[in-house]
Amino acid sequence: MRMAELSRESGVPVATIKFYLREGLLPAGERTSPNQARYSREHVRRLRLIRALLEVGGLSLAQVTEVLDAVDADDLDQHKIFGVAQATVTQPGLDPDDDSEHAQAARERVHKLLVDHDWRVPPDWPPVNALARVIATIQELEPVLLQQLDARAELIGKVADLDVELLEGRSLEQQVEIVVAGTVLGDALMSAMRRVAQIDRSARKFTRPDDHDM
Amino acid sequence: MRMAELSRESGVPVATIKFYLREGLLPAGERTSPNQARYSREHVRRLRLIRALLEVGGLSLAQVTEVLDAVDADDLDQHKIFGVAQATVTQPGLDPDDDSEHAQAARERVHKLLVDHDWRVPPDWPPVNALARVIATIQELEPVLLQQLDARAELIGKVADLDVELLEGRSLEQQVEIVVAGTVLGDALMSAMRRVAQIDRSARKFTRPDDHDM
DNA sequence: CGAGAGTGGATAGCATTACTATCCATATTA
DNA sequence: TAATATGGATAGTAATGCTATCCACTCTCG
Repeated sequence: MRMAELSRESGVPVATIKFYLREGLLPAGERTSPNQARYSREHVRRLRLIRALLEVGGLSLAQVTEVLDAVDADDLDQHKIFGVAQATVTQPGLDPDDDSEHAQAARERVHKLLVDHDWRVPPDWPPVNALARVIATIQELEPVLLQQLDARAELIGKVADLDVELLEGRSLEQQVEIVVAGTVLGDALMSAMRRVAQIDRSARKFTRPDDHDM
Repeated sequence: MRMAELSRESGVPVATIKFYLREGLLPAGERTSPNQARYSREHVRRLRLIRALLEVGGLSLAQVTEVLDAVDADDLDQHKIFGVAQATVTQPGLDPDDDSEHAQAARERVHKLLVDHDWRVPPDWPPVNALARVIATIQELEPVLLQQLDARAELIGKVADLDVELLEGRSLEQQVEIVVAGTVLGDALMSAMRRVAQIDRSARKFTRPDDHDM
């Protein structure tokens, strides 16, 4: 497969493919002569992954680069699989030097959450810190959202059960690909479904029984 | 409250506040003389909302502008509340002209999802289309993620139940604020909790019983 | 074999986004 | 009254994600 076909198959402009090659997001093709190359199915797949992470997942090019490096790494073990995918996607956490009232309350709330739900994770794990930041922000903006935090955590725990269940009986490489896609596209999927479900619930709740569509 | 204090209270640099004023994200202060103004608690709150949507919610300034316009609008009714918040946050949908195999399969899958879960929503609602796009992308990248789509939809439905439950017995203005924060920060909250829960589940599943921390 | 299109590689340019900096005339404060 | 702050206008900036152009090859097709 040459450049033109790679571009057609993937839907990515030639100039952009060259840019990704320069940036190291896409591995070079197999040389057929000093300045010609041939590309494979793998290149198409990789391009599709890049576009999916960028457009659907909303990652930056820099984050995509990190994710791809993780996918290509060969020193992974079972315990690190979620970690590498999460590391690049996790939002900045709560500033550890911030000892304001809100920050401390948020840290305590997170701690309680971990204890109550028996989530055994290192207390300084970046996603834990990111969670603390989100909670701190909600706390000072719209604290009512935190009223059902435990109910939400319960549900999210079940989502995570599904997430790890998917890995059952697969090779490490497959697991990495599933976790990467599942982390980034999984967020997009859950957000999109949530919006649809909200409309349904809102319509049910606020439509009076004598309205036409009941 | 003058500019310097507003900046201190909100943590936003003076130059940035001036920029937001120019852009219309922050309403002008109350004039005390032709070229002096005084700001209120409301300005601090608005600034915090802007920063939360930008930094935690990951919205662009343009999206923040739209969201704030929706918050300020006074022609809302019960049915539109989720719609306005969602309209600005919803990702681009599946191209309606795309009749490729994947696109059609995704549309059918979404339709089935709506029917199976009795989600009564307009089939051309933007979030429905956005969902179709996410599903199409997953379909061609890592289709195994769709195996548990129904289980996930079930859980997300319960999340949406919580979302609307929060509105019970509140004024329309309060509802708008809760929906806006709940939509944007709610996504961030769920993603952050999911990451934490994943690590917990992954550790439980892949740690052998004789390992130290069991 | 040769003409025209395609290719890899290098370099430069561009549009957008979200600020940041400077200036200045007027206000406020000490 | 002198230092400082403010509102408003204008210009500049850094990062991001491409696009465009050029060039010396190389492949393809008649």
